[in-house]
Amino acid sequence: MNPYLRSARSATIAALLQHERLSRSELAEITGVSPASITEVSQNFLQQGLLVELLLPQTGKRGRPSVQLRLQSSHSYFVGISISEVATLMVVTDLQGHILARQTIPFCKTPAEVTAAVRKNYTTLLRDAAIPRSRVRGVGIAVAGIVNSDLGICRYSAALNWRDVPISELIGTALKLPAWVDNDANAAAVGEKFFGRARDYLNFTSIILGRSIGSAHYMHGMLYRGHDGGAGEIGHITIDPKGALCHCGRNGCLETIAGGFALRAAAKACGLSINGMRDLEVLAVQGNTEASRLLRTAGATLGAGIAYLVHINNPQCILFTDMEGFENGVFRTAIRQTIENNILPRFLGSTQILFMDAEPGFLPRSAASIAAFEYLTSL
Amino acid sequence: MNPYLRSARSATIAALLQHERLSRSELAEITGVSPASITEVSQNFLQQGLLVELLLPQTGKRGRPSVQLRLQSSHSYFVGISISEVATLMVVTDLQGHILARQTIPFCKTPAEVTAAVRKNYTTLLRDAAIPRSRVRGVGIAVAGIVNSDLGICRYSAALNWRDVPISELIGTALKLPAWVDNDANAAAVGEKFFGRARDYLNFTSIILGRSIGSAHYMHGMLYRGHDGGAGEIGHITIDPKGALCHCGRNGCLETIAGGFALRAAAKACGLSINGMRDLEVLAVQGNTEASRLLRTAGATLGAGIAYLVHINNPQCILFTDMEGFENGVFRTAIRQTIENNILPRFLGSTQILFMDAEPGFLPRSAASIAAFEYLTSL
DNA sequence: TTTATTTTTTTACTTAGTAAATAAATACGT
DNA sequence: ACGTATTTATTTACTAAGTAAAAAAATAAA
Repeated sequence: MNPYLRSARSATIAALLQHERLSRSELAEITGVSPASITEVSQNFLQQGLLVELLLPQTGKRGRPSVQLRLQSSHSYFVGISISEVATLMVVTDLQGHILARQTIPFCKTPAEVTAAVRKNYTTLLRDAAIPRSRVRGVGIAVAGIVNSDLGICRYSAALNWRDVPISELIGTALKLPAWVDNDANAAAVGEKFFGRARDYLNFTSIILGRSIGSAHYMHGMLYRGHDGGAGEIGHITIDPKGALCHCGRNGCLETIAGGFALRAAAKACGLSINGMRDLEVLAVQGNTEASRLLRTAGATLGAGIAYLVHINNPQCILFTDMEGFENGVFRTAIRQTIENNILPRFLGSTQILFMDAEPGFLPRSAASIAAFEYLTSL
Repeated sequence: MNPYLRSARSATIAALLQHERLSRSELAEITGVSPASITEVSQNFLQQGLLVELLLPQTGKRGRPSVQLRLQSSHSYFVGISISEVATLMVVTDLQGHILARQTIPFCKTPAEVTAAVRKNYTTLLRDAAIPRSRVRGVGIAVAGIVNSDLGICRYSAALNWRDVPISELIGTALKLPAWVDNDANAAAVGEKFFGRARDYLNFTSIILGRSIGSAHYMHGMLYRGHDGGAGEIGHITIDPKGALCHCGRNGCLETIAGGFALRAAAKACGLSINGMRDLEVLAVQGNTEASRLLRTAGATLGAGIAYLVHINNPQCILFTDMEGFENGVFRTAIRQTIENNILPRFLGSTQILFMDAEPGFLPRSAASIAAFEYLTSL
């Protein structure tokens, strides 16, 4: 089990986030906590309204019938905000990560403008979702940039042109809520762990395929930030020292070959007119060799990088989140094949590779999961 | 602090392993444990003889003088065994990782032979070190191969031609000691963390430069084994799919270019007659272009792999252990330069790169540290 | 000598859990 | 229809591991 979720209380919540509905005896079984403690803890949570008992049809089994418990989604709500150079997206979710309302705020230049816009939209958001302010437990913020999450500060964001912005305090004060901030890749990993496809994995890597390429790791069941908060910069491993200039200032970074921004530019340079990556994939299928080459090179390059990662970290799962609309096609196939061709046989069977199409609310929902994580583990 | 060292008892030991001698108030400060607990814990340990009070000259400060505490090295001894295709090395160490006696056992074919030889040499070892059997708390075993450390089994070792050998039970029974086993790279990392240069690091990677290339990570202050126990296989990342055949069955693995075995073979193929890597380095300094090229290519290739690792995991330190006698020269320089030239500026200042010459007892001492870790954290 | 200061210990209490006995609620066999 | 087996949940009595705050100990300086 996750070392951070080792208390009876947290283990109970974690188990119910994973399994939806469980009886007390199942909870004891799963968490390894004694039945006595489960009784005590669940009583407490029932009183708080965080848990509810379900009155299920009898199963026809012998013995005292078990009573199923589940989390009461309406007990707690969380605000999630993702801030990027395109727009600021804002959602409110329930305890289980369901989005109840959303707002899109056009790009704001300054932190103050973002804060003001967020404050204004918060009321609308709550009204749309029909949620009482009192049940909102916190706000999570995902920023495209380098974040010190302990201090709640965005250290640097090229996309937003921010430096040392105490965004967590700004927004926390504005909404009168506890606030946490992280970079978007970390937020995504937390979201997948709590609400998404990675709930069962103790060790996994989440890769975000967007304009750039981000990643984050769960290790020992916890988010691994690295020494400096810099873990997951796989987008900037050097593939070709003489390659194209990356916005990071170096040359030939992985994302200059496989990032959405770079692919778009490369397509344009080839005279291909595309709106999104789907178009490029369609062209490739139609036999356009340029499109095909771009996608295959991108996939093979990324796949090789992931193969390194598999050897180094041996994750149970690599979870790709596709924010660019590649969908299933040349790119994903190239990624998967390159990984499979470049890892030791012992890793072939034990490394899951999953691709997901990101829904529009993905990032802000992930941001909300940070607040959910912090709130729930503090109970 | 290390989550595994969160109890007052373990935190106390950890602090004293790091800082040698500390007063109770300093211990409270460092560990974050209340003075009351420190008193209680240290009393307990003093009774057991694990700690001793030092009567230091007065410092001339005001107030009640503090009493320094330190670990009593002679309280506990550990046996360390490293098993490879060359020889089985055996040491006994004290609580602080000092080697008190050592034995070299010629290569044994079968697990049974190893066990018998180990049993025979154990008595000699204890006599040489003048240690009472009763103070030996356990034995750690480092195996060149794939190990399931939970089960105490060597899953597979090409070098030893072993498959599913319950080596921990065999040796544990033979020596009548609690026994633990791990692969040699993991053992080395544990050794560096407990007894070596990595005591202060929560997140670091240890790279073993030997006949092959192994590595292991500490993350969140604990050894990270990966999903399958396969983390750290950096020696087998594919550098050149058309490269030389690796003993793992694939082509162009990193260690076919930068491993000691491969370098020796390559040198021979170039007509260079060398005894060890030191000779190759000397040839390079003397202007031999072949030697120079081999070492530079090897260093650059390894360095590039490490640069990937830095981006992916952002360790605080990369600790190279040189088992081949390169010492300072072309190889290390190439490694360091390639790393520095291929990582983001933000990592340049925050990633320590250390090279260490492995003394002869390095591996068995590392093995002993596994037993020390297990024993001390169980107190 | 008295007082201030610093370190350590003691006391009384809290928190978070457990094992084992007990109670509750059902199905089954006769 | 009724006792019995069975399974689930709760209660009781206890333990382990810590804490805060008061007290004690041991010194230097006034």
